Amino acid sequence: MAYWLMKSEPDTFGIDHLKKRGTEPWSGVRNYQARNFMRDKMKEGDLAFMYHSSCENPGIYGLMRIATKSYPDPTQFERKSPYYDAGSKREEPRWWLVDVKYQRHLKTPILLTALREHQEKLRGLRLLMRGDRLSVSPVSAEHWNYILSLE
DNA sequence: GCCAACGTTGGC
DNA sequence: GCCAACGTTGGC
Repeated sequence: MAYWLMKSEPDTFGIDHLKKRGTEPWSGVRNYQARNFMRDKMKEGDLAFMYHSSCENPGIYGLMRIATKSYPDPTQFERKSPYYDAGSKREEPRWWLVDVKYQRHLKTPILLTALREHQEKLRGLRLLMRGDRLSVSPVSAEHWNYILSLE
């Protein structure tokens, strides 16, 4: 089983929204590297941190389970969607996603500032690497367990 | 294939 | 709102 970190803006869709919805397609990823992780590497049953970005206290707020295999992101074909991509063909979809299922809120959020205090133990965690803005990134089992131990 | 211009992300 | 860092686009 693999572990992941997925970023979302809580004003748009955060862990509270996911709790209400139960399961939700992770739509709107329009970065090739992030897409490749979802399309090629994610497996049903994998676990992911939900990370809140672009907000007052960026950090990890909850846990999710990958609920499906990857499939084409339907929003790329919806003309009125902000994620519409005129260049993507149905026979050869450009953007892929998975469904995520709510697991739980963290007892207390693990903020970015707290993660930074553990740079040594978290060496290689993409979230902490300079300039890395990937919205979907892998987390090693060691990093996953260490981060959860900070809860 | 180079690279300047532009757009986006995301912390602060 | 600013801006650093990175990705994408498109002219040449």
